[in-house]
Amino acid sequence: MALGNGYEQQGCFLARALEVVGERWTLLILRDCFYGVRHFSDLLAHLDISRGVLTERLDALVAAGVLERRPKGRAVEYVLTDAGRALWPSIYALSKWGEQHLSGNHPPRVFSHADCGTDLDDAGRCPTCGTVPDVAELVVRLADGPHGSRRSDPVAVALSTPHRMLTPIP
Amino acid sequence: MALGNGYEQQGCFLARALEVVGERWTLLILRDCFYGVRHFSDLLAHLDISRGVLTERLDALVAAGVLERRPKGRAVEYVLTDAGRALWPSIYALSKWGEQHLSGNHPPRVFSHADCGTDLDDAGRCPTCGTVPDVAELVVRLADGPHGSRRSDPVAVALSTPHRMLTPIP
DNA sequence: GCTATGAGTCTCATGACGAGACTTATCGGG
DNA sequence: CCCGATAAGTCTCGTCATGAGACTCATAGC
Repeated sequence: MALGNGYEQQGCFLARALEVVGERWTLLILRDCFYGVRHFSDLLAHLDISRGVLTERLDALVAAGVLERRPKGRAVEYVLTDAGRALWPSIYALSKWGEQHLSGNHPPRVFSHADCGTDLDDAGRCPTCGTVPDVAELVVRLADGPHGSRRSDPVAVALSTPHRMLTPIP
Repeated sequence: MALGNGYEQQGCFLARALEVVGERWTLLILRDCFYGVRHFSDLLAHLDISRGVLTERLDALVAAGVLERRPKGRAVEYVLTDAGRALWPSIYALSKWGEQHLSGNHPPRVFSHADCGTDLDDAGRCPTCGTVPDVAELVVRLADGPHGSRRSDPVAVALSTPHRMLTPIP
């Protein structure tokens, strides 16, 4: 946060959180990590983001302990840490807000509890089980409805059918 | 979102939401609105933000239906709409994440249910009543603990003692 | 060994932001 | 009524952030 004025004078943990996840693209990167995306090139293709910015954002998330960087030969995998996973409620809440208060020419993504198949409620609870399932126990699918322009990158293709959250996308 | 590359190609409501609230300072502005801040000059002083950026952000939030602009003589009040209020769970979740996973030299803010005085749990529920109270039914206070540098702007002063959410700050 | 691939690094032009000065309209007191 | 103070902006210019695209380096597989 190098611009002339940062959030340091804000004595509040929302500001602390935004210092980590508030930069352009960061929450969308994390969204993809929740879907199981692990590779730089997949993020690049799915987000249509510049290489320099993606590198910076990933480095910052690793430095903040939100993602872990795991070299695998020439490839690198970026995986959510426990702290990273704990961001799910925030991402879910924002997505839900967007669905309910904004419009888009694309169907929403629906998250269901893998064990019982019930769709989550607005607060991320399974109404059948009465619990808030961990993100690893969710399946995401596209709701029925008119589709906008279809993306053809590997991530979009993998997510066009129901997909277990956090499961690596090949 | 005028930079060369925006979120339009992201067919997802997280992206739609971030188009509205994802810009620098926006969520902190909304945080203050939840505290009851309504005046440009109070936001300016509390956020230490440039006048031009604050104007732009407020205009964008009004255009998006998150805030309502109410002229009152020479003053203007910016008030959360219902859609704006619906952002509380997102802001609360992010703040909680910040508290639990990051460090700061300031105490966290604690939110309690005004009716029964119980502090909310991590999901924003009142454990005593078993419900998720509306933000208007919460009282915010500073937790005990060492204070960083104290701000002296009117908002910080008003929030140094327990304060009902959404209540106008004079 | 060679080619392809993955993850970056780098440059330059455009846009975002901050700092501070200035403007306009309203309010309240003398 | 006039004047000074105040609130909410508007504007300028220098610094930082981002995007687009080219290039580099290391690894993998044939």
